[in-house]
Amino acid sequence: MKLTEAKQQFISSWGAFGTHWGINRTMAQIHALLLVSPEPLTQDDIMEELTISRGNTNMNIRELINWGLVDRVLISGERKEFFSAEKDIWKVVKQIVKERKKRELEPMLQLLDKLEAVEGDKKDKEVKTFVDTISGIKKLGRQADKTLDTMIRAEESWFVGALMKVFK
Amino acid sequence: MKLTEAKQQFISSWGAFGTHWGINRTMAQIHALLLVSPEPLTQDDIMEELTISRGNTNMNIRELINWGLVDRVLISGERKEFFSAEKDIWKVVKQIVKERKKRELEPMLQLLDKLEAVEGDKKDKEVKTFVDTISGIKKLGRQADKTLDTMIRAEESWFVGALMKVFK
DNA sequence: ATATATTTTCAATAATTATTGAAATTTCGG
DNA sequence: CCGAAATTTCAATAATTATTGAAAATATAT
Repeated sequence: MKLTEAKQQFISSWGAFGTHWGINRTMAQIHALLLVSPEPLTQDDIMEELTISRGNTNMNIRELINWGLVDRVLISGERKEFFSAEKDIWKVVKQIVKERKKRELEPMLQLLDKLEAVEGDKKDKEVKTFVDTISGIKKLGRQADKTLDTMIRAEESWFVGALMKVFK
Repeated sequence: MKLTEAKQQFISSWGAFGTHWGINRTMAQIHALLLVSPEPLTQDDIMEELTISRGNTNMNIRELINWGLVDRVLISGERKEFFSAEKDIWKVVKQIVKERKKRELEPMLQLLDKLEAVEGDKKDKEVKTFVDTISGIKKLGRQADKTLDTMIRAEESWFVGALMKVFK
C-alpha cells in the first residue's frame, strides 16, 4: 500500500472511530492528519487535505486545542499560524481521559450524591432498588475516578500493564 | 427529593451521559429505567414511563439485548414479554467493555497492522512519521486489549465485592 | 494609518440520526 | 385452525448535529 492511500485510510478510520466515542468526525480526522504529519500544518493545508471549509476547519482546530491535543506553533518568518499534534500516544490518551473525567465523570458523581439522598422508606422496594443502584454506580464511579487519577499521573504507558495486577 | 423526581433525573442524566459515549439517548434511558425498577417491565410500561413510541421502544430494547445488558424475562401466566436489566454494575461495565472491544478496538488493531506495512523508504520523513505514529498507537492498543481481557475475566471489581452481594 | 492577510463567527443549509406510527408478522390461548 | 394480542418492521418525518461560506473582527507589514 502506498503512503497516500494508507494515510487516507487512517484518517478516515480514525474519524469513524471518533464518532463512536462522542467526538465529531472532522475533529478526529484533523487530529489524525496532524498525527501523521511530520511538520506542523496551516489551516489551509488542512482544508485542502481534507476538503473541508475554512469555518469547519477553524472550529475543530480550536476544539482540539481546548482538548489539549493540538498546539499552535509559531514559525518565524511565517505570518500564518501552524498546528501540530502531540505524537506521544500515551500523552494523548492521558489528556483525553483527563478531560472526559472532568467533563463527564465528575459531574455524574456529583449528581449521584444528590440522588442517593432521596426521601422515602428504605423498606419500600422501589426506594431500595433506586438507592442500591445509585450507590452501586457511585461506588464504581468513585473507584474509577481514583484509578484514572493514578493513570493520569503515570509517566509511562506501561502502567496500563501494571493495572492488570489490580484485577487479579 | 422525591423518588419520582430522582428517578426522572437519573434517567435523563443517564441518557445524556450515553450520548457522549456513542449510545443513543433512548437506549440509555431505557437502560436507566430498568436499572432502577425492582420488577421487570413490559414494552408498554417503558413506553408509558418514557413517553416514547412502540417502535422506538422495541428497537432499543432489542439493541440492549444485543449488548447483553437487558434480558427477556418470562413471567408465568403473562402473555406479554417482560424485560429486566442486569443490576450488578460491575457486570454491566464488563459487558460494555467486552462489546466495544470486539466492535471497535479489534477491527482498529487489524487495520493498523495493515497500515504499518506501508511501502516506502523509512528514511523519508513522511513515511517515518506515519509508521512511527501507527506503531505507537498499535502498541498502546494491544496493551489495552490485553488489559481489558484480564478485566473482563475478573470475577468482581476489586472493591465492590461486598456490595455486589447486596444486589444478589 | 492603511491596506492586506489571516482568523473567527454565525446564520443558513445540508447531512445525519432518531422517532413515529401504522401495517405486516408472529405468537398463543381457546 | 381462528382470532386477538403482542411484537417487529420500516418508510415517512422530525429532531439533532455538522458544515458551509460570506461577513466581521483581528493581526501585521509597510
